[in-house]
Order: sequence, then C-alpha cells, then structure tokens
Amino acid sequence: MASDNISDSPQVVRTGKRAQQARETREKILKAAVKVFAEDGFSGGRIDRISKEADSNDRMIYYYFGNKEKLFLEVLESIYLAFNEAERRLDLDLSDPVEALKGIVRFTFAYYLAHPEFVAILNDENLHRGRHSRQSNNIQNISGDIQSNLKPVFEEGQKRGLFRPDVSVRNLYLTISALTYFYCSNQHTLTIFMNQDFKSPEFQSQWLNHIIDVTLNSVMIRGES
Amino acid sequence: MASDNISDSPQVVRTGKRAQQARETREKILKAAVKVFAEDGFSGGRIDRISKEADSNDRMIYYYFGNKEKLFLEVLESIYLAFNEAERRLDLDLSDPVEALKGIVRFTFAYYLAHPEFVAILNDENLHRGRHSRQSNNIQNISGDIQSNLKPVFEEGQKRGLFRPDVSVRNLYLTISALTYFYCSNQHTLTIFMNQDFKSPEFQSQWLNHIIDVTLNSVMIRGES
Amino acid sequence: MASDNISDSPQVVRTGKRAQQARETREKILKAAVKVFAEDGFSGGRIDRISKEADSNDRMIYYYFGNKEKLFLEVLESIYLAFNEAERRLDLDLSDPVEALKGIVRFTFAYYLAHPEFVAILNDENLHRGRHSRQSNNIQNISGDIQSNLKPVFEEGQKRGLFRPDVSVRNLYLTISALTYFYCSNQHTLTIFMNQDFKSPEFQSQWLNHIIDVTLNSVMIRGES
Amino acid sequence: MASDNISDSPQVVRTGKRAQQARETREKILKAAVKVFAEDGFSGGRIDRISKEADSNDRMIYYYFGNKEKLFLEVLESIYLAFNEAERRLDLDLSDPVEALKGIVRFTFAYYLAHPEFVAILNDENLHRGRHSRQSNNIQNISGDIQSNLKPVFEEGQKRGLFRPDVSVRNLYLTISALTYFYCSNQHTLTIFMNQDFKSPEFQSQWLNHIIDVTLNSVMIRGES
DNA sequence: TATGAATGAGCTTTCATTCAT
DNA sequence: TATGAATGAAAGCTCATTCAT
Repeated sequence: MASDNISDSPQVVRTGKRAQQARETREKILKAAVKVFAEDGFSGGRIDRISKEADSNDRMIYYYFGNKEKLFLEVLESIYLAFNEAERRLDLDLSDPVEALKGIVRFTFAYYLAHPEFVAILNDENLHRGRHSRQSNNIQNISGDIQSNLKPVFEEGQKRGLFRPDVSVRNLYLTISALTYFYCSNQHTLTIFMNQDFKSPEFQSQWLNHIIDVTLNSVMIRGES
Repeated sequence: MASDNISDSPQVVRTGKRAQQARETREKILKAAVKVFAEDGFSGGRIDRISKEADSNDRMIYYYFGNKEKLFLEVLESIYLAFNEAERRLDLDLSDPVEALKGIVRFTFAYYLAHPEFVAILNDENLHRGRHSRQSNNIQNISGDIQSNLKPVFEEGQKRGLFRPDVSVRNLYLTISALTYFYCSNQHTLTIFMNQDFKSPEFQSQWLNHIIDVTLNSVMIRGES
Repeated sequence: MASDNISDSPQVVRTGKRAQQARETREKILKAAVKVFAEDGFSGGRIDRISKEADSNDRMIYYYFGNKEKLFLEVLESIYLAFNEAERRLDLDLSDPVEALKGIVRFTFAYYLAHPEFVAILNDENLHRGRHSRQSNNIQNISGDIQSNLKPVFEEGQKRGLFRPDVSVRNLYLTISALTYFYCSNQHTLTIFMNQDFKSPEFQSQWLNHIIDVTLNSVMIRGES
Repeated sequence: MASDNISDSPQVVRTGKRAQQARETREKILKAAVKVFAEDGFSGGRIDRISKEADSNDRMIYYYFGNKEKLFLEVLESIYLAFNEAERRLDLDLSDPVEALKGIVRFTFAYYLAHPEFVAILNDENLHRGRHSRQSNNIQNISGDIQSNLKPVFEEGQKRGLFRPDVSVRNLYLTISALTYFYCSNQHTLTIFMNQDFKSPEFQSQWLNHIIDVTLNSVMIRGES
C-alpha cells in the first residue's frame, strides 16, 4: 500500500505530466515538419515555419531533433511507418486472390490520394538521391517487407492457376506502385498539360478502374478472366 | 567599297560576334541551371553555383533571365522542348501498330533513363504544385500535343481490330508514362527499400520487357496477340 | 539516547549527506569551469560544456553560482587562492637570502608551468581589462600580500649588504613575474615564431638557469656574487 | 598618343576607382576587426560590431574574408606585419652596442605601450594555443627573423668584449620581451593587485629604467659597466 | 537538491538581388 | 556585354538563462 503511494507519488506523477507534455511538443513539431517539408521540400522548408506551425519555437526543434537534417530524417521515418501501419491494417481474403489483388490496388491508390505529404516527401527524397534514407538504419528496417501484403496474395493466385507463373511479385509490385503513385506525384503538371482535373473524383475513379484492369490483365492467365 | 566596309564595320562585326558570344553565354547559363536545379531543386539550387558552373557570374543571370524564378521557367521550357523534339524525331511505322506501340514504350523509358534532369525537374515542379508551369503560356503551348505520337498509332490499331476500343488514348498514355517514369523518378528510394540496383542494365531491360508486356496486355484484344 | 538519535535523525543525517553531496557537486562544477574557461576563455567557455564536464547539468550552475559571470568570478578567486596557498607553503631559509631568492624564482616558474589554467585565465582576465577582478572584494583581499614571500627575503639580503639598496621589492617582484610568466603565457606563439619547443624540459631548465642568473645580476651588488 | 589614351581609358580609370574603393572597404574592415578582436577576443568579437565599426555591413566581411576565422587570421598577419615594419624602421648604431641595446629595450617597451591591440590579440592567440598562427604560412614567414635587430647588436657587443659570450641571443631576446610585454599584458590585474597605476607615465618610465638596468646587468661583463 | 523542458535574443553565415562602372 | 562591389533580409543554429515540477 505504502509502496503504491510511492509509485503514485507526486514526484513520479509530476515527471509523468511533464514527460507527457514533452512528448506532445515533440509530436507537434514532427507533424508540423511533415506538413512543411511536404509543401516546400527539404531545402524550401523553413525551420521557423515549422516551429510556428507547431505552436512552439525554433529552439525546441534543435532541442528535440538536433538539426534540420535529423528532423527530416525523422519525418521520413514517420511517414514510412505510417504507410506500413496502414498496409498492415489491410485485411485481405486470400481465398479470393483476384479480389484481394484488386483490394491492394485500391488501397494503394487511396493511400497516395489521401496522403499527398507521403508522395511529396518521397519525391523530394528522390530529388536528393535518397541521401537521407541511406543514412538511417531505422528507415531500412521500417520498409524491410515492402511486398508483405502482395506476396501471399499473388502466390496464392499462382498456386490456384489464376495468375501467370512468369510474372515476378517484384514486377507486379512495381507495376501497381507506378500506376498509383505516378497519378498522384505528377498530377500538377499532368493537370496542366492534359487539361484534365486529376483531383476530380470522377477522373480518379475511372483511373482506378483502368489500373485495376491493367493490373489484372498483366497477371491473369489468358482465357481465365 | 570603303563604305561597304563601313557597313561591315567593326561595330557591326563586333555586334555580330558579341551577339554570338551573348547567345553562348546565355546557353551556358541555361545548361548549368538545368544541371543545378536537377540536382538541388528550385529552392536548393544556388544562383552562384549556376553561374560558376556556367563559367560566368551571378550578374549575368540577372542580365539574361531577370531572376531565379524566370530562370527556372526557362529551364522548364527548355526541358519540355527537348523532350518534344525527341518525340518528334521518333519515326513510327503506322502499318504495324503493335510494334509502333512497343517503340513508344521503349522510347519513353529510354528518354527518362537518359535524362534524369528531366525527371528530377518535373518532380520538383510537382512538389511546387506546378506553380511555374502554370505561369508560363509558352509551356502550355510546348506540350499542347502530348499524345501526338501515341494517338495515331493507337487509333490505327483500334481501326485494325487489334486494340481494344474501350481503352482511351489518355489512359494508355498515362499508363505508359507511369510505368516508365516511376522507375526513374523513384529509383533512389526503391533501390534502398527493395535492395535492387535500379541502375543496372539487366534490371532495366527486364523491366522494359515487363512493361511492354503490361502495356500490350492492357490494350490487346484477348486471343488476338 | 533516543532523543539523541532524533537529533541525529535521518533528516539531519540526510541533510548532512546531501550537504556533502552538494558541496561535491559545487566543487565539480567549479573545477570544470576552471578547465573550460582556461581552454576557451570567458566568452568562448560554454555553460553546457562546463556542466557536462562536471557530470552535472546547466541548471545546477545557476543554482550554485547565479550566472556565468559570477561563476567566472569564483573561478578567478579559486585560482588566486590556490596560488596563494602554494606560495604560503614555500618554506624559505632567510639565513641564505641568495638561495631563498633563487627558490622563489624556481617556485614561481614551476607553478606557472604546472598550472597553465592559472596563466590562461589570468590572460583572459587581462583581455577584459580586469573587469571581473575589479568587481570582487574577495579577490582584492586574496592577493593583498602579493609580495609576502619576496619582501622578507629581499630585505634580509639588503640588510646583509648582498642586495642593492636601490632596487625596489616591487620591481624585483615584477621582474621575476615577467621572466617566468611570459615564458608560459606566450609559449604557443613563441614556439611557432622561434621554432623552439617551449614545452621541452631541456629548454625549460636552461631558461630557468638563465632567469635565475638575470634575477641575481639585477640585485647583487657588483663583485659580491 | 592614341595608345596612351587607351591606357588612360575611362574603363581602366573606372576600374581603378572601384578597385581603390574596394581596397579601402577591405582596409576599414580589417582595422575595425583589429580593434574589436583586441577588445573582446576572437570568441567575444562580434561580426556585426566589426562591420558597424567599419561603416560597412556583415556581408562584406564574408565577401572579403570568407569567415570569422579567416578574418582573425588576417588580423593576426596584419599586426605581426606592423610590428615587423616598426622594428625595421629602428635605426641602430652598431658602433655603440650598449646604447643600441638600450634602444631596443626602449623601442620594444614603447611599441607594446602604444599598441595594446597587439598585446591583446597575441594574448588571445595564446589562449587558443596558437591555433590560428599555426594555420597560416604567411604568419610564419612574416616573423621569420624575429631577432634580426637584436642579433647584430649583441654580437657586435660580444666581439668588442662588452657582452658576455655565455649568453645566447635567444635568451636575451626573450628576456627583453618578457620584461616589456608582461608589464603591458598583465597591467590590468597588476594594477588591481599591486594598487599601482601601470598607465601612469612615471611608473612606466621608472619601469623602463629598471628593465634597461636588468637587461644590461644580464649581459655586461662584470666590472665593465 | 536536482533536472528535463522551454525560451528569446543574438550569433555566424547565406541568399537572391542591385549598384556602379 | 560584362563584372567586381555592395546590400538587406532571412536562414540555420547557439547561447545563457528561466520555468515547472
């Protein structure tokens, strides 16, 4: 009992409160950084805009993250992690590989549409030739199993004689990624050059139908579908 | 004669020479700007790095281009133009639509591979939500006929009953773009996350085969190919 | 007995322990501050380097010393005090004034060599025109009797007709100080400019011999030595 | 004639004017830097105080000197150079070595008194363990012949049997330096601790007499003076 | 007593840009 | 046409210091 009191002692509680607040501050900064870096890239993203957006001050960014580069690294980690978690939440029915595959395409496209910051930051990271990702061991671990959703589905489909045995999971993965990602990443220039509103739900949905069709046609055994 | 000489006077000659030199200086700066903006983006690209790279000096950039923004605009124009010109040089045999379509895929992929600066700058422009492209009338004109190669080929194939009538040129265009562009634009993060060297000729060529397959499967009428 | 125990109660004991710990923390900080200020000067010395060097944290410095300025003041006091104490430990034989004088030269030189932090901090204090020393009454008291060792020795030598009556203790004191201090305080630039290693024991010992010679020659009555 | 005009052409003249102004700006900054670094040291010296003192702006310091460190290096070089030049202007009469030696002591003391910035900056450089001087080849060249004034005088005196053959020029040089430099470099703490105004002309002059006496006694052959 | 969290002012440095010739 | 010199604004970052528990 007494020991209970001690474990609930003001000191511990106090520490808890402060630590909680601190975690929140850190989180607010990280969130603001995601937003700002997504909008302006690493070079264009301003420390003081981030701190203002986070209702904090410049100094805290250095307190929690060291410098701009390290902050960007954590931003990268956090968006990869969020993507992974979303993927993990995808519940696929392996008993219907075709439908499951469609589900993956739908999910991927929806995720990119809903997370322009993911696309923007990934683009910026590629502009810098993956410089930050290469630095971080965390990042390489985070995305270790990039094909973990697709692989069982595709292999199950192959086993059942639905999907072509001569297509690799890797190429299928890249195909789906390309068809979904490109639409989002290049929407602004495409909107201008094709005079077509890539943000309109109608256009998005017809594109989704198209890429599901493309994807299936690329793996289905002829005469099966 | 003497008066002829005068009309060919040093001044005029000099002007001619100078104009030539001027054009060269301008060209050198533009080329350097393409390089620097491709490497560091608009925000990260430094005026003085460009002028050094061009063996010129900062002041000349302002003399010829006004400011950084306008310089970037010209850079955009120049890379779009170069792409268009390359496309125009493509000589397609309409009498064999399937082969012609393959040729377009090959060309597009090869162009992106050979012109990382095109991909990088387009990415950066998308990061900035097409801000610069939207400003320039030139740019919109340049890329007015973005599907000019593909359209006749595809329509010829449809006419001949080779290609599906329910696929739009637009979607086909986007499909090819996505499959070729994504490989290049995201190669750095993909290289890290998939532990696969996207620069290796072998991997590139197997990907090319794959996307030709995907493209054809997406348009060919079943049982025809 | 029991009450005795109470007066020796945990609280008191704890206080005693804590007070002891507190004194130790304070001492560790002071020691670290001496080191850091000696290496980087007042302006260059960083609070957080001091706290890290002391295995403590910034806040403690403010708790114990108020601010950077006051900490520096205590540092000054502590090094003056240490010098004074070392001087006081010098046991001179007044019956042999010449030997005693030599002893003072030896001691002074040895002290500066062994205490580069003393020299460095004194230099820094002079850079700031004695700003801190002037503020502190303590400091002026500490070094009230700066010539307390030298005076009796020199006066004894004068009384015995060994030392010139026309030389002042003050000038003799400054002479010894100059000859010993300068060697240490300027050793780094001298090492560079004279291409001579001022840290080498041989060079130090020949210099000691030289300055003993110079000192004696400056006070001995001609024909006496 | 025509060619004369060309060499006097506006272009050259114009360039000349601007270049002249530029040199002046640079010089003003350097002078201001000497002052500020002398007063506050390297760490304490503020870039913006220097630029204000120079009636210029921060940016120009970076334009002309690169960064604070390099500016300090040039400051060091400039004060060493000034000292060397002053030394070179000293016209010594070798036919009277004793008087010449006195002249050197007088000059050295007078120089340090007149140039507190030299003493202060040298002190600061020693605080940083000669870090900057070691970096610069220029500096090592500048002060290559640090004993060039003293050497001929002393050797002439030795040749004539006036000066002791067992004293090295090097030690004599250090002796004079120590006796003159210390007075200046440590005047602020000494003024406080000895309760003696080291700035007063009387005290300075009695010290000069004393150190001339000390110096001569350290080299004169007994019975000669 | 001790310590993480927070802060504002100010530091060095860089940037795009303009001036003057 | 070309170029060194100059500039103000703002960038990233560090500093000594204080708050809150």
